[in-house]
Amino acid sequence: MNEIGITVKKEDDMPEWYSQVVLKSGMADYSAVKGCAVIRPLGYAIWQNIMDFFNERISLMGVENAYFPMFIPESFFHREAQHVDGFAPEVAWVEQKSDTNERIAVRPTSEAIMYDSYAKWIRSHRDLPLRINQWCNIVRWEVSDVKIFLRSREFLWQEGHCVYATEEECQKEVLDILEEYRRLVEELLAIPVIKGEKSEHERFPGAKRTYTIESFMPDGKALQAGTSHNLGQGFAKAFNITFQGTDEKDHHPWQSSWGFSTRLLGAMVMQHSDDKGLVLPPRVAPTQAVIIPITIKKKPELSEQVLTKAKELEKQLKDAGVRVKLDDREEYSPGFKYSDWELKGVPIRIEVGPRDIENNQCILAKRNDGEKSTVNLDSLSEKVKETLEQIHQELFDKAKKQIDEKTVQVKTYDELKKAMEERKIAIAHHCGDPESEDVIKAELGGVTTRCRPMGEDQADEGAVCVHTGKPAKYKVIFSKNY
RNA sequence: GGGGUUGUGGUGUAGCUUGGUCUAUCAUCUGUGGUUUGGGACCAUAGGACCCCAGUUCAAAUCUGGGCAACCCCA
Repeated sequence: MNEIGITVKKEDDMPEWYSQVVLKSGMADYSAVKGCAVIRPLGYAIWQNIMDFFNERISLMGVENAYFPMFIPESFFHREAQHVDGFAPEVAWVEQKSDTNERIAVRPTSEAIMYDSYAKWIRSHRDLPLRINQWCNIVRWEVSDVKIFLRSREFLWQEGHCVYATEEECQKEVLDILEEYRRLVEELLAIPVIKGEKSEHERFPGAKRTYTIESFMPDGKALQAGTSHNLGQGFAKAFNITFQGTDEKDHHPWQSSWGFSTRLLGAMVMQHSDDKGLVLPPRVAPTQAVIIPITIKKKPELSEQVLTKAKELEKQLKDAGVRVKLDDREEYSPGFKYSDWELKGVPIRIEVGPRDIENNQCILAKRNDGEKSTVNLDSLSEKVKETLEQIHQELFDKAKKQIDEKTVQVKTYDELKKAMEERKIAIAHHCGDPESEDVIKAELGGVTTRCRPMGEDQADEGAVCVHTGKPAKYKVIFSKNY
């Protein structure tokens, strides 16, 4: 086995396979600081495509981008009690004294620093709603088990922080954002998700309600792809945010916050990639198609003809809006290039050689399933665009099928235990007690309630809790998680 | 937080048990020259490594202790 490609199989050793795909495809690399990775141009280009897509969506909702400092005075954290408890263990502190003799935190999330400003900016109901998003880096000093993209000490994310006059408006947009997250992850990254509400136990520290989109990886573990929180009025009270209403009285507004991170890149890799390397969903792929010219040195005039044709096709595809690349490197054989681009995950490969030109055709190969077809050059652009959409759908359908096959309904604790040992996703009734969730987590090795699936979270009539046997309140999804 | 495994050129490795021509193996890689090119081409030639610190010893890649790092399992 050579060392350029992936040397383990996805199903044999997923952790090793994952890091090989991420490193060898050129998405990311380790750095000198534990838990902090370098996002290389390929990985960053994907992130940029995600940012572009999402920026367009939220600007339609009236959300504006801004930037707040990465340093937060310690006292700000203490204003909201649950918030400080929730994040304290993983905050990185700057021990050097600030001008006010106070320790300074590197942001693990920005509620504290942003809401201090919000308190200054919001005076009247006319200032609401206030909708701000920021793209930034975040530091959470994880102690163990760091993994590129999935759990790192520094990561990139977006965090939206909105303020509303009424609860109804706030709750509505919390759910609107959740829908935007579903759209982003399913329609851009081809990863199927389940929308749900987190239990009290799994809520964001300080939030009134937390909603999530959960994805499920091929090994049966859940991965939280994005969360949208209804913060209620707790932060407004803690940070002294008030507005004068039309009734000429002061009120505390309602707030939301919502975020997703570069973890999505990790989810994308795990969901779709294979033993040959990265498989990129076409809509985020920085390069959607690569053209490999087949040249023959002995016949320079023929090679020249092939290269000319290849350049022509490149332009044609570019004009049609396809992100295309021509690989005219002379020092590598076509076979090497095939493998190289497969490792890098490019969705479509186009081969053009002398025989093809004679017949006004080319070979089109799909990265996701290796399927090759012969395409007439006159209809190439159309065919490529069509195939990109087809690949997106195939990736999504395949992932969806995997999830459906792994999902089981369980009624007893033994069934739940067995399902978790088999790395399944279990749907069961639960009483909703936080203590019960703690016991399950301890007894079943990290198993948590992922969420109450939206629209179908109410317990059946007379159903009992899978764990405590008490009357059930909710239907919940259980699984191990990343 | 607990346990285990592993650190050798850019990358993957052999050597470590039993210390000694190790002046460190092989492949890939990088540079140069030439022949090649429809699934990771070949020849010639050059380049490049024992994680760090201390100890044992006539002698350490190899043994001991500590540190650092990576990976895996469990909480």
